[in-house]
Amino acid sequence: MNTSLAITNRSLHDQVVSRVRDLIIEGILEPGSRIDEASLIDELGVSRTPFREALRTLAAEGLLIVRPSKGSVVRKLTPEDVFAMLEVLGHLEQLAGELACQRASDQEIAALVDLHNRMLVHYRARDRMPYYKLNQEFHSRLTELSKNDTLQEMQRNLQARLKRIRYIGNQRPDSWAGAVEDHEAMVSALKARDGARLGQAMAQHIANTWDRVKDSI
Amino acid sequence: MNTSLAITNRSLHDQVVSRVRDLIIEGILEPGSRIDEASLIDELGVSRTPFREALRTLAAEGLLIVRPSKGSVVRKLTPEDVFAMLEVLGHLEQLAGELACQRASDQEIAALVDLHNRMLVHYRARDRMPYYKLNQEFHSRLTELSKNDTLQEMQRNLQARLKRIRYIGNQRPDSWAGAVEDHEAMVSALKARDGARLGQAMAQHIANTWDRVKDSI
DNA sequence: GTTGTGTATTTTGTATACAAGATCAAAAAA
DNA sequence: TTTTTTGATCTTGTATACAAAATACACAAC
Repeated sequence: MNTSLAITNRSLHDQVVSRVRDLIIEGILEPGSRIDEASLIDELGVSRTPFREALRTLAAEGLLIVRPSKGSVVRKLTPEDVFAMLEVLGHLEQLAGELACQRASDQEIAALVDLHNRMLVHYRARDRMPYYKLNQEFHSRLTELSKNDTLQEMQRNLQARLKRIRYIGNQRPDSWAGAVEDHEAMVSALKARDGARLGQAMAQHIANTWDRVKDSI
Repeated sequence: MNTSLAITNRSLHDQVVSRVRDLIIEGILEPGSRIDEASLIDELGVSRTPFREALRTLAAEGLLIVRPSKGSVVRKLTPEDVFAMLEVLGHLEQLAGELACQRASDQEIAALVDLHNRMLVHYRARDRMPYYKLNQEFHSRLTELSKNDTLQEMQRNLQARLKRIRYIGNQRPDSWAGAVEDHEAMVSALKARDGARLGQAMAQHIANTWDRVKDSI
């Protein structure tokens, strides 16, 4: 757990990766659009080498596609892609829920319940953005409680790829209410350490997510 | 299904990636050892730029780790790492099995059964290497039948990371017999299109894999 | 008006050069 | 003898230059 005494000696590569990743997730670089190396390099103030290495990393993460000799494009997700990702993410989070019930400490669970309560406050105030951010964190933290690094890595990766779409999908108020209900069920199962029920609830939540987002892709 | 009319215009990058990936999987580059850029570049006959880009790709795949300013090392898997990966892989293949039963055509299933029968021939002849190769193919092909690209991608990735270890793990004859039994159960469930049973069988198979390999890490 | 061809321009792919950081070893001090 | 320091050497990180491929466009032929 290295907390941040760490000197911010992040390599240029890492900085470029997370910067460009954010540009993609936030939609500033639009899906399907070609990446203009020259102008981005210029804007970021780095040279081509670290930039291109960053592109390779992001390509491996599935956020963009490098077409040899034809430049890189921001990956555009088809409805089939999104469905496939949610299908996998649902099962991964189901597993995470089951494992969390076995492996998490009481404090860790309490912390997550607390996070959930803070989400409720934002929901009642209809503060979309802070709710959304806590929601991401909720899923990440719950996955952490599985104590399985590989699971975390894959969950994080899928979450990143889907981030845009899920944000768009939560625009309609009724679907937001549904998501909150799902979370209630999850927290209830987690408190009871009922792994099977939590797993089911998480899988169901992701399945519902598909219904919420499918029309906005 | 684009069969190979495709011009083999693979980029240098791709070639280097798969070459180095193989070197790692085959253990020629030993786990934990540092990667000597200069000599590898020399051996492969490429310049540093495509080589370093390849390192980034492989790092994102989890096969090696780049430590800023300290060079890259081949990732060394701890028993915990392997357990975590198998835990995830097991659940992914369980999902793959369930989906395959819903989505695969009769021909596709027949082809897989045929593959299984060829594996049995190698098993009876105790031809380890061809058996092992068909085994990898069996798992990949079954995952393909799920018709879920993301699932395939992640299964492929985990399979690559674990390739070495699984090969080592199948050294002992009794564990080999066990693996064959697992496969029998899987094929039987697949023939019956019993998704739940196939899923269970695949999860069980991976769980058994842990028992087979855990002492050789 | 459409299609084809050749050239100019842009963009990417690869190589190399230089700077900065890390490693290692030898010598000096404790 | 052990530890520390310093500098020499090797390795990596970044920038830039050149080559090769793809794209765009103008002009000619049908």
